[in-house]
Amino acid sequence: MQDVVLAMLAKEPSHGYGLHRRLRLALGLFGEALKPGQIYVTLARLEKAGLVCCEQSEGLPERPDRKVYSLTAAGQQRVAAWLTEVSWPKPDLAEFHLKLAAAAAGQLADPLALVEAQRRELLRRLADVQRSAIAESAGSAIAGSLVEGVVLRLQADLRWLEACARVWSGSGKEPGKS
Amino acid sequence: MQDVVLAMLAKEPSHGYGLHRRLRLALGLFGEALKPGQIYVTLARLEKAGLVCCEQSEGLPERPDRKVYSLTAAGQQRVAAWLTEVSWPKPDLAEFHLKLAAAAAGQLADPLALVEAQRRELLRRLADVQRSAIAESAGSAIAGSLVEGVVLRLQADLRWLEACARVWSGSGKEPGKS
DNA sequence: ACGGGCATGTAACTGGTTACATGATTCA
DNA sequence: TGAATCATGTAACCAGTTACATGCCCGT
Repeated sequence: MQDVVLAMLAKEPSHGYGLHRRLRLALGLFGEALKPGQIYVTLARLEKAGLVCCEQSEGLPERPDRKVYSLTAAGQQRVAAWLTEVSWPKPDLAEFHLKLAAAAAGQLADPLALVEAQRRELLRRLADVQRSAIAESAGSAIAGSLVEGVVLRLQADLRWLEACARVWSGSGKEPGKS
Repeated sequence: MQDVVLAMLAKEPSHGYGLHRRLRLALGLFGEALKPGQIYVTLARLEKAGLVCCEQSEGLPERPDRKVYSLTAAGQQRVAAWLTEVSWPKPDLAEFHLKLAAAAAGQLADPLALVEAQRRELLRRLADVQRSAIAESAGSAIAGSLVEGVVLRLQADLRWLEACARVWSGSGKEPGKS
């Protein structure tokens, strides 16, 4: 969540409610549950951590209560770290999805490269699990069942990453429609 | 975590470290990361919530510091609720895996029935997502990519549930080897 | 005038995670 | 004797989540 908010701010500074809108848009169906309050909690914590700073709606005194947040240097560093960080499996697909969106929208990184990196990591994990599954299958079949579930999910994720590569090829440019 | 601990206590009361051992055993490879401290934190919170109670190693004064925990009535109720609760997708497969194991090991419920219930729920979700995906695919392809990932994971979970049904058929009885 | 969306926050709860401290037992 | 394992806990931190309070602006 924190990283996601930071990444959105990296693309373009905005105020809390704006972030809420952008996030819901980026998540489509799955963003509906998102409550605005959460954003402010996150922003406050990020500010306390010195990753973002805000200023009262600069220039126009249109409405006094409108804090525009932007990244500090530390914040930009953290975004960069988040983008390059590879780790799989993720409990939540949305995180990587937003990472791709942020990378493309902000020209911060090449989406295809990110996908490739995650794909490599995922394959590594898959090999790990399958290797150790053999050593374990000597044990109980019930523990083996869990391993099978993990493998199936990893394979599904793998196919998803390939789909991502298709969608984001011709990247950096149009983040847009259809 | 709390529910898992409760379920293990439902099968058989034990002390913290014993739970730790049993949990690691039930999780095989994935239990290695589990730290004993966590168990005690969980137990303390469960006790504060009135779901478990403990007594100093009854009978033998073998070792004075050995608290055996067992369920209260409220605790048993909660375990029953947990077992019948259906919800999918789960971020973590291990939870359902442990639920099956607990149900079978403690004769608390029929594993196959649990699998079937989850399967139905999963299919419902899948239909939901696919239906609303159509309405959404009019929007951006990038949001659609997330939907595709979710669908792929759900299908993987579906196949896993079928595998679970295979493994746990002839249930209630042998939770054991091979 | 009033309801609904915009906009901002705060206080509190929950639960996972860690780091740390303590001490007993066992075995080489 | 000393290391490993058994065994129990506590204090603290972090993050997600909720419920709530506030107030503005706009359309009907």
